[in-house]
Amino acid sequence: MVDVRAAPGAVAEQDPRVERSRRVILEAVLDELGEVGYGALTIEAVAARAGVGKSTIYRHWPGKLELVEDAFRTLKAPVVVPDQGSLRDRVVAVIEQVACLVAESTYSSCMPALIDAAERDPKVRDFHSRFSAERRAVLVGILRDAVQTGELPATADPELLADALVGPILLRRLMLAQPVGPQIARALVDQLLPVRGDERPSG
Amino acid sequence: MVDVRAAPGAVAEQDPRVERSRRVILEAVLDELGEVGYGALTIEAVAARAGVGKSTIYRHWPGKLELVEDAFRTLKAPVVVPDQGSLRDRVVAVIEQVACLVAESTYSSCMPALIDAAERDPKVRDFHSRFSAERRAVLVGILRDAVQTGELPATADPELLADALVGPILLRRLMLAQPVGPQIARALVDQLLPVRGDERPSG
DNA sequence: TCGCTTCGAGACGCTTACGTTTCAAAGAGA
DNA sequence: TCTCTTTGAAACGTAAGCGTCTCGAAGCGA
Repeated sequence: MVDVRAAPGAVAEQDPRVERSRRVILEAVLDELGEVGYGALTIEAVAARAGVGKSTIYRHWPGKLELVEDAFRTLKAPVVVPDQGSLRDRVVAVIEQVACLVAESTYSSCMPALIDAAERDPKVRDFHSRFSAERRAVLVGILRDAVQTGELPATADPELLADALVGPILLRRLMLAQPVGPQIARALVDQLLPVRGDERPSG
Repeated sequence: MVDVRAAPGAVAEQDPRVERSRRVILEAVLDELGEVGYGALTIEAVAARAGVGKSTIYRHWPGKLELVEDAFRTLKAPVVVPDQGSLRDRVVAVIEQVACLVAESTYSSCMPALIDAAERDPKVRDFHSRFSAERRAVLVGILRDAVQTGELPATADPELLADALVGPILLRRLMLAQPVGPQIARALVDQLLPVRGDERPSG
């Protein structure tokens, strides 16, 4: 047993075998979630897919819920904001990233399972809404700044506008089973972003 | 609470016991789907909830998938378009109905299960996208007419605009776990619908 | 009333997954 | 090298759900 008290604040030195086990197991969980969803996920299937013994899983997690929570926590969906360019260009860049993420990524394939799990368990719901809000905040921030600088009219509601820019992507992915590509970003911005005279879309 | 369940189909000359069994079973399936989702749904639980023998279920459906498909098919989510009023008023009315539906209804509570099931099975996916498209078509129709009559500018894309009006409602319901009320309808319309001079929102 | 159908209940053998336990092998680290 | 930890595999008893079957009760309609 590693003495955890030895180095307060620092991450305790870990046996590399533990880290390796964690990694392959959590990867297997995400794969499994994408394939069978949350309700049908079993520990045995995860163990088989990860190529580890069941006991290794039960050594590190008390049960399915905690395992899935941990797996979701490893999901990353970073959105980078270009620090220069017009308002329009920056928004397009962000929406393009979101579209690509929703179109194809580990996150994308887990999205239905995540939505389903969030509906059943408060802890997953909490994680999921925070996770989504992170990405939303980036876009809201850009739009809010634009209102302050006058690039957008004062009547613009940054949050509603952000949701209107991203919502259609989710709608098409989750409800209409339509493919979404990055090209939707420009279409959305052209259609929804209020323009101020000289800022009209170039083509 | 919007009643979203179908009226009994009134199929001709059947033993009323059969019809009654179908009804209570399919209702139980929808309840069960709302509670545990698709992956964790079991025939035994459905039978118990419906107060019916397992054998009665297996008499009428070959398995879980067909049972769930049939249950989904009983979902109704009608959207009524007021035949008069301004473009703005008609769109607000439709969005309000969508918001209420998404906020609370049998459909709403089954939505995560539906999304999850659609991801796993092509038949459910097909049903779900058609089902969603029906509602979308209503809104697209209104907007398309408005473009033709000149109430909306020719640059307006009816499909994208419809998705932008409805998308935020889904986004908040499914990703952000935020409550959505009918008042979002007017906010969305005011924010997104291009206005032509005298059609400015009244307040 | 009476024959026919559908019903609920529950037993059935079977399969899958649960969560625990044991144990020998292999890796880590000193 | 040598000790300690972690591992994968497998067996364990238990529980739940599968899909099938039988049977007596009850509802149906003529």
